[in-house]
Amino acid sequence: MVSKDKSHKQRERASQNKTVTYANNETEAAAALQESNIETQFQNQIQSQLQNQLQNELSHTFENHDEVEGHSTANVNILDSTNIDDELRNLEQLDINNIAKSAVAAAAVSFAQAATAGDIDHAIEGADAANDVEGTEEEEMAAKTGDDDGDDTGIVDEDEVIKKVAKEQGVELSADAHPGGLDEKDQASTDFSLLLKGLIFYLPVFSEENDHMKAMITSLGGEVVDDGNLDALALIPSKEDSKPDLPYQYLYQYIHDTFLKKRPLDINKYRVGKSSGQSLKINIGEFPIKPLRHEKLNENGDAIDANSFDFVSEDSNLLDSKPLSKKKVTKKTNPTKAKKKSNKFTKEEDDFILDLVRRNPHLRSTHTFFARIAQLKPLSEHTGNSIRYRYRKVLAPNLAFVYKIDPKTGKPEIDSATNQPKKIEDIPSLIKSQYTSEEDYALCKHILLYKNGEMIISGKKKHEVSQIPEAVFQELHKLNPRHSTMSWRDRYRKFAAKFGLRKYIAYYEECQQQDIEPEPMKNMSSRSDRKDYKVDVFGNENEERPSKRVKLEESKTSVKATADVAVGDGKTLKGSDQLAESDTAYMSLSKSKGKLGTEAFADGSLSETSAADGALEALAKVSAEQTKANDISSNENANVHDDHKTEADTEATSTEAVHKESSTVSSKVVGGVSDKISQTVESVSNDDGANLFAAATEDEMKQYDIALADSQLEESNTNNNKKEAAEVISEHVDPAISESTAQIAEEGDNDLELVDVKADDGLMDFRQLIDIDPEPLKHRGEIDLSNMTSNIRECFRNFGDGNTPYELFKDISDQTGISMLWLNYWFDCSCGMLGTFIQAIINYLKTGELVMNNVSGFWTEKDDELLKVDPENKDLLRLHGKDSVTKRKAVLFRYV
DNA sequence: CCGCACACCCACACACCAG
DNA sequence: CCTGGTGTGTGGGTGTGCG
Repeated sequence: MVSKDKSHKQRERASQNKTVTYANNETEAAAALQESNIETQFQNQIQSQLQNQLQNELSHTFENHDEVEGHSTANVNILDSTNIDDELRNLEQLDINNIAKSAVAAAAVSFAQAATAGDIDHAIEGADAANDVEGTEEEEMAAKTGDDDGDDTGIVDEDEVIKKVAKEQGVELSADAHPGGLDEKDQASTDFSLLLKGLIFYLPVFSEENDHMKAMITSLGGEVVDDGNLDALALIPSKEDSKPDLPYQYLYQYIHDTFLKKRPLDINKYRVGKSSGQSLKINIGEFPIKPLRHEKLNENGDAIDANSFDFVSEDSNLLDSKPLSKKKVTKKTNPTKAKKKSNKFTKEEDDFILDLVRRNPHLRSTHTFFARIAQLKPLSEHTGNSIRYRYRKVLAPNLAFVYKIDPKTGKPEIDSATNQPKKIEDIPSLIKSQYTSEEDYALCKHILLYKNGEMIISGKKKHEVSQIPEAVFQELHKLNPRHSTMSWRDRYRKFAAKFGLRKYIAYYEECQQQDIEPEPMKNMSSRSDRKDYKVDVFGNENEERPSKRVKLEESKTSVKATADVAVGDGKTLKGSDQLAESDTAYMSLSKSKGKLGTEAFADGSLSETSAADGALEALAKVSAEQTKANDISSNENANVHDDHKTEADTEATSTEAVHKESSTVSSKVVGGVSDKISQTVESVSNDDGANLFAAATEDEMKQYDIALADSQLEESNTNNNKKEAAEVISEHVDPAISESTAQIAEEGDNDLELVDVKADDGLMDFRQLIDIDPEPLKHRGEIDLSNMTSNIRECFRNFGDGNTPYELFKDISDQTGISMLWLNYWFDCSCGMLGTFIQAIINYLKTGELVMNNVSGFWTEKDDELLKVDPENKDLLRLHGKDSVTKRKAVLFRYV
């Protein structure tokens, strides 16, 4: 259907029929365009995939120059693959060649811009044709619009065309004004009229200078087109105007200088910007089918009909403007046309799509490709989306083979014997490769290896220590060229580092042991961490986007706010900790749902801490609170809390109580299920994959919950009065609880800066720490304890969505001056339990003790040693509880 | 009322760039 | 140079309206 945007646009603009007819002229057009270029970065990207990260854009960038002239050499092989962009550009070029050359440069430009041209032949007829077309078509056709990105090509109607012409003429008159812009400006120029010969430019940026520029270019023998086709060099007034969505751009100065110096200059000296992946080269070749309903167009080249089905102006957007990104690129049939009854794909269309896909196998998943081919006449009745869907759902299974693409030319290779394209059944890779679990594992291993080997003690500053040189990623790339160096780096930055190297390794190995298919890291997306996705700590949901897939989570979030408050209010004393943790939890929760799932998963099954896990711990409490609150009455949160306290906790701190409670809740809910880890893993594995770690559906959530809860169950059963708590809470539990189970936090190296002092078991090394940083706080004796304590609590409270533990540490550190390393250390020792963590901080402030001895939940080095030697040590069990011991063991034993 | 065509979504692979 | 912040559009979907 017609995209609203577009039809609207169309109406607003006068008609500019920048369309191209493919119908009967396909062969010619294809032939003419045969020599297409590989110039964009996008192309390079693809190419590098195809050729093992072959070369960079530079080597290709100017191929097009040659090719510009090589058009005529195009062969007419059936397989002539051609490039949509080229084709467009070529057509325009034809226009220009035939019109602009006739000394009416301005008119030519206008013509090209407004350019209609049902088909090439007609287009070539010149300015008259242009006028004709406009006169006839535009109104009644509400034809396609031209560029709409503000460049000067957006001419639309006849009047404007005229204006434009006049304007250009005017400009010519003023050309002298330009430095060096003597008088040669115009066509009369002779000597240097070849300086820019063969070069095609376009001016994507609107500037008053444009007209002048065009005149100069023309006078120098160059050509100006209005569209950023591949062969056209983008000219921009200044560096500041550089458009990120364009391939290389060149400064106006190049023209000025050429004009001035009257000798060929190296245009590269004027190059700015980077190539971007916008102009994608698509091999289309000769159409295998005829457009079913546009026969007449073929016959008479009638521009009116042609308009609807040829490339439409969006094409130019695709090429040279950003608007594309926001607007749907979908191609639409003319809105003014009567709606056709059925738009089902015909066999021919299907074949055509398949053929195109075979010519461009690596593009078969992209939106852009389909958007572009939707502009081809045979498919013009469908949107890119639709074609894409059609391909993916229906046609893809039939894609038994694709054409072999010559990596050099990017085009199908022709079998000289048969004059047919060479087929291969090996479907090539896509442009981007998804990371597999193996790759993630390799990455983690690799980085860890590096860390273990390279860094260490020494007096290095922490931030230095944590750096991973690019060479490390280069190596990875060498080992596995499926991903570029930068991609590996990014994967590390955004996933592995966040998730935790050891954690992932452990997970992976665990899966292997259990003979389960491990999943790659997921849902660590920075997006969910971004400020704009943030939900503030006080529960005011802001613009977090209501996504259908988030429904579940969303509803929970709002409830949570209530629970949160309740928690804060209900607690006393230790309640401050509690409060902080509630906030944290809330923050956590409001994060991308998937993230919670992820960490819950990781933690639950592997018992290793991750930074965010601390928050999860708190979340657990909130969830529990919330659940309870829901069960009872939504406006009696306070009461609920009281209930909790009374029943669930007596001995433990409120924090623990709640914690316990949530575990219990989970346990209860879980009932008889009993596998834990494997169970967890399974439930995960059963997931459909895409949103594996995300809370995709309620069912999945539940499944998830159960598994997690179950693992929690075992861990918590030594701990206190779980029975009572369980009874209290019993009944139903909503999926939110699942997150509660995520709390198990232990030890993670997700913090880049802090990881480095961690020993092989993933824990901070106490002695090393003392070496590096003997005193967590320089002037501990001089502090205002209560003030600082409240500052710290404030930090916890402000620990909002999108924050990493690192940020929490940082915040605390900024507020108090306490060493980040030590904060991290205490966090480790606390197994990620925020309550214990805070306790440790405050304990240090009060007493100066670096560790808390004999405090439940706080693992000293001695404890760790003891545990290593005697995993069943009774004292430890008594002190920390089975839950904590289990988790600690996991940290100590599993992660080396 | 079902299936298809089309719209829309979103995590993230990969990249660019400023500090 | 690194490196973290961030843009972009792919890749793999899901939602929805209409015939």
